[in-house]
Amino acid sequence: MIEKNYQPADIESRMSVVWEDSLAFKAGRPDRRDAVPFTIVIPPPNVTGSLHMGHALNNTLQDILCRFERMRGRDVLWQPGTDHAGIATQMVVERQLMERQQPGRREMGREKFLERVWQWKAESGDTIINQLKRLGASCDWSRERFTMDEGLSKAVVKVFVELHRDGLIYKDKRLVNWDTKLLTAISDLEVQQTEVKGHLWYLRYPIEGKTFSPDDPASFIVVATTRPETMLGDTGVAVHPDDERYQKLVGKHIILPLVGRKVQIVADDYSDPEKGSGAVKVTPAHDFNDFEVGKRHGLRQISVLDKEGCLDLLDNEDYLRDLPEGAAQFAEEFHKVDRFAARKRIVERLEAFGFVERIEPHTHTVPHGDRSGTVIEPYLTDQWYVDAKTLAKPATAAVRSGETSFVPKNWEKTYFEWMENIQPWCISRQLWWGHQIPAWYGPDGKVFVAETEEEAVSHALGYYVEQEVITAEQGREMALDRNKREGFITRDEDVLDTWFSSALWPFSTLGWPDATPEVQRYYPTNVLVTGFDIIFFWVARMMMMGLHFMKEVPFSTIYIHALVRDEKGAKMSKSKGNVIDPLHLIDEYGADALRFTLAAMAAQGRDIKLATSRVEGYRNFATKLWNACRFAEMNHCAVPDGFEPAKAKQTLNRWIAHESAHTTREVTEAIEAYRFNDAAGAIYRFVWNVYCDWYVELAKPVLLGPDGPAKAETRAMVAWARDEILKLLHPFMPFITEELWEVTAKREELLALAQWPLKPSGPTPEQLAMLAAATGPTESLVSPMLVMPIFDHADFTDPKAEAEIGWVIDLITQIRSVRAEMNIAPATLTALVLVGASAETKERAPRWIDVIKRMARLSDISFGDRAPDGAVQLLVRGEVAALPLKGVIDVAAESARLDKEVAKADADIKRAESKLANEKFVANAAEEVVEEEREKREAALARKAKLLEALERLKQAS
RNA sequence: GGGCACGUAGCUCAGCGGGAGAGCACUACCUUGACAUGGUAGGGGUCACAGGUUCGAUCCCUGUCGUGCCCA
Repeated sequence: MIEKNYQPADIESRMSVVWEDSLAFKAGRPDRRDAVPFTIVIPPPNVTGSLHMGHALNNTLQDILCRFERMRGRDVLWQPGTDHAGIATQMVVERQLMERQQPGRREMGREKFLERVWQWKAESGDTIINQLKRLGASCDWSRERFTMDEGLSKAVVKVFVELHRDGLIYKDKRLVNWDTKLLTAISDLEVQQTEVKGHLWYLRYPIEGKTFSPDDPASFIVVATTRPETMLGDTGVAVHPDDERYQKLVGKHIILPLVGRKVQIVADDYSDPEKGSGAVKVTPAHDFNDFEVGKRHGLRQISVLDKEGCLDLLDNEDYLRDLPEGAAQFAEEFHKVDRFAARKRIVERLEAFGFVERIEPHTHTVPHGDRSGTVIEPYLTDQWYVDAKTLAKPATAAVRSGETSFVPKNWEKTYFEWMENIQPWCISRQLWWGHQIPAWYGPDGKVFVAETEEEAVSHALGYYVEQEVITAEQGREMALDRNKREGFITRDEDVLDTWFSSALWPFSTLGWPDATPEVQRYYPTNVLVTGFDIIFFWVARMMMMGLHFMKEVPFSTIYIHALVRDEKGAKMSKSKGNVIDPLHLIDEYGADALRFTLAAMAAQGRDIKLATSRVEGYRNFATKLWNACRFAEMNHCAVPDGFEPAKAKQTLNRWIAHESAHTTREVTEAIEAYRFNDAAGAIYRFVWNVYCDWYVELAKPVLLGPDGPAKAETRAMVAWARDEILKLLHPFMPFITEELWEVTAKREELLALAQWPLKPSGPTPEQLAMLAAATGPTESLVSPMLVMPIFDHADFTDPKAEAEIGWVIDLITQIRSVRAEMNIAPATLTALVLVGASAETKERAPRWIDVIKRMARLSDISFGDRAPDGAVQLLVRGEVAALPLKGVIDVAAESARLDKEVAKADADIKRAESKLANEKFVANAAEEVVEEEREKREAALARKAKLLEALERLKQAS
């Protein structure tokens, strides 16, 4: 029994339990052992996170695909899990400690702190998972993974060790993006370039051997800079080799103001003669470009900042080397001054001595940390790098060859561009929460990379014995006794970038490096569904790692979906306060309504501007479906055993089967092509505008009439079409459809596992080829007949039924329209005369009298040779239908109405004739287009003739 | 500076080489036996602008203006 009112919350909580208890989403179900697998790995949400609109969209689309393929009989694995999210999680826990006024992480120590993070993960890691369940995500929850699980950690270590062994991971001292707040290096991708209004300072650098005077341009060279405080680390001044102004100065030196360091003037292309003064200061230790210039000219690298971004001058040997007397005093004065304070004070000092020529306002881009928001400092440190350039080559080739393709295609260009200009990937982070790097250092700093400490120790001892640093005897003792080697080798403190472990996600979650059956069966995965914002962070790196370690692409299709924005198109952000919480929408309208909205708006290549009014609209859609099912129930509609819709006798029933098959095709093909909006649109129209608006209405007289074969068949068909709807709609609205499936009939299985509306009759060769291409060669072992039944649409196609119902619909619609136009009250029933009806109409009409009377509010239907006097005359599919309304209608108004119709027909005739009169059109246009024009002209001419006759009669009568 | 999108009804968006569509909003009417979270009918658009290709352009090309995003 269907409840009177649709209450999403009740249904959703109940259905979640039903699915969970029945293990409906479990991969590798025994009954699907021979089915083709379909695999999607979830983009793992941050373990600390909570569901936002992006997740809702992302997971709705994945769920549509998974439910669709599951209903098509495939063995679906939707692999769920969460990401440890290094920096983000560490920040959350640290903030929590601060708020509770508990000891900070440094006070706690690494071990205690990590315990604390694990505790936090245990407490709150389920939040996001439960929220995904509320959305209806049909993941195999029994296989949930976490990037810091034992198994996944094992994969991480193995990958690190192997890449290191192959020279694809290495340690290097170079400039990194340093976050002075989080005190860690970050990768290029975690840096956000933001436009900032700053200044350009023009500084005078005195030329060596000349007496500096601000009034004597020959005594100095002017350099322009946006970061005057870094001048303390200057080790060069660069001018363009072709810049005539400075040619004489190349090779000479300047004396760095305030510092006194002797600095060479070099010629380098990097200096742009058009910009600033044409001369630039070179600070190799604090600027990426300067680093390169410095390398080319052998300039020293002097770091003048510490990890926190304060000047670091005292005891800084690099800084103090070769400085004149008195430099120490300056160093003492500025030591540990924050970089921004230092900027101000150094400029003041320079100004005091006449070293500042001028200051211009200047807008430029400044790097900021995406997590901390602080200004990123290029900083010279030792870090671990992945040779991304080498790994990128096969990853690029795989997309070029089409082994993996992006949907929509235009993202491939973005991917190529980045891959072709890829920089070494800095993977070490000075954090605690994450995978600790499996590298150990000997007493002389030599690195030993190994999967375990024992292995590293044995390598190290072997090495140092060989180097005669220790004796063989000492080596043996140290190997046997932990205490004896205490402090001999120490592990690298750093952890890996979070994205390092997520790069392995498509195979680490399946059990790799162990040779599990899951790796065998579910890799490579079929499709990755994600947002464009992580193409570089994640997609590209999965491609690299997947190809390197598995020798196969991790997925054959990458579906890139849009960003969800607010109604006005602004990015949702907490600071803007325009965040729409998907959970609130679920509470208010139901998960099904939210899901349907997102699917309906997920047009390829376009962002989603979400308006709650849309969600409300689709909630109404769910209600509509609910009530339609109630109607079917009230009328005792059920599908009898052995019912064959193709054998239906009633025109109306044949028609709905025809329409239903058409919709099945539309929905299926749209999902296959990732056109989620088209699929949603097709099922929406079918449910509301076909099934509810017409089929149910047209069926009412039969259902309410006397029992008999027609009524029995109609009852069966109402229920059959309802079931088709429930199936087609299930991927989009799983909760309400599963509920209605359950309550409307006794079912052998869950809707989630029911057969998608397809009639098995064998795939076409074309479809077989597509299947083989999409799923890879391994599956050719499986009978395609078994796994991919293809619907033969011809079974239900019935143009005759379509024409007949089309006529009924047209007739009713036109009568309604003219009644509204004439302001005839709904309570007033009118008669209808079918004038000069054809044999076909005479044959058809009796079948529809009840329906037409009811829906068009008629008192009576009759046939006649001519329209009664003073009747409104409608032209329905070439024949006149007259409503005798003498005395009710205004003859002048009716005549005007007909004139308007004639004018329309005239316009159509004119348009068609002008085209047909154009020789070039007839010569060049496709034959069917020309033919179509001819038909249009004929139809319009016939319509006009009938309308003129109608007008004539009207005149005669009045 | 380089790249990618996008400007279609009041709003949010589909569509696309052969007569402009949806949802919401709006107007009028209707509590008809599934549904007022509903029904019926209706109003509303030089498809940003200017050129070009074509028998034919909202659609393809070029440019302009405007908006957004990514990369330097």
